[in-house]
Amino acid sequence: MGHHCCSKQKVKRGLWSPEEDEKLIRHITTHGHGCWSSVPKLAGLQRCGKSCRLRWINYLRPDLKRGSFTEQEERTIIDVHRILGNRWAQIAKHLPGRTDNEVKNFWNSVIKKKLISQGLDPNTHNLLSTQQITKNKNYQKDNNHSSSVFTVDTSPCKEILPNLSNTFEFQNPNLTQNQNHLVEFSSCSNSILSSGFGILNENCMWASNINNVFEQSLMMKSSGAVQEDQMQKEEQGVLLEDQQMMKRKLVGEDIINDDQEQLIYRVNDDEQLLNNVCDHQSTDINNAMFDDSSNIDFDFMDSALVPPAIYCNMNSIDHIAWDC
DNA sequence: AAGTCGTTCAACCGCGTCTAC
DNA sequence: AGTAGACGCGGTTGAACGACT
Repeated sequence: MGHHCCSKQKVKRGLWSPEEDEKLIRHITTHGHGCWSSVPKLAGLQRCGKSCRLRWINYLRPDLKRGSFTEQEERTIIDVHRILGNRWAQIAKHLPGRTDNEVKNFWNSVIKKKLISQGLDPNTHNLLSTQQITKNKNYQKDNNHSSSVFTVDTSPCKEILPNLSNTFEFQNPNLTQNQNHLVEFSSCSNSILSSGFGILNENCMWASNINNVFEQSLMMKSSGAVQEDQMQKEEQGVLLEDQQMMKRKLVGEDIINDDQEQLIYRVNDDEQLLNNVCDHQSTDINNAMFDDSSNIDFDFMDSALVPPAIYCNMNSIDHIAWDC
């Protein structure tokens, strides 16, 4: 049974031959694809239009980047996936030259396993639950992997908080002692510290790509049409008023402060924001609140920023987030 | 050398959405 | 407003390949 768009045609299925590729490339480069359902006939192919479209988008179009994913691309995928979930097409838009199919396959074959081996749930990016950990233990046992202790390189924080120790080690209490193999975030492909960080109290730190969260928190609150408009503006380098306001609030003018959480943010590649953070750390940051009149989705901010990657000193905040 | 198993990734399937009529 | 065709997306499948026995 073929697709409804080409059910009357006799269509070939399976892998494409070089001859078929050549026919498709020649047709599209000279005429464009137009209506995909008419492409097979015009290009002289015994294929369904849908199959032609897929072959072109995923394999033949000239702007595709071939070869292995770079570490930066891997970090981007993890960052965006944490926010968007399995929206492969949206994730692929952040990776020029990569297709949704490619990103999806890379996620399923590589990244997913890495996150699991680091004690993270690949769906939620939270730490794995006890049951999941048990499953993971079996996985690790079977596959000779383990990673219950995380060593976090704090060097990116030094300019802000020079008294921080050089590294923190965080152990998931759900994992056993005999699994204490170290995972160094600075050397592994985990996205977290590469893209920014925050600090909760003195000895507890988390990290996230704050820029993505800003963008997504705005989008989550917006209607579809407005989202599209925002994305277009972002692509054009227009920083939306809400985003500017949000960043100001987070980095200097109105930093959240309660007994448990003092949030200080740094955003890579944004010196102004970094300066704001540095300027602000010696000042009093009491009683700041977000109002609800902006377009920022605070529930989303909360879920996107805090739970996925809280790595803390277990002496000060025992067992936080390990079981979430 | 042959067989088995696990992994990767191109391609397919089915469904939801969009658009033109 | 309803319908059909086209498109786009995410999940799944299976061929190809390499590692291992």
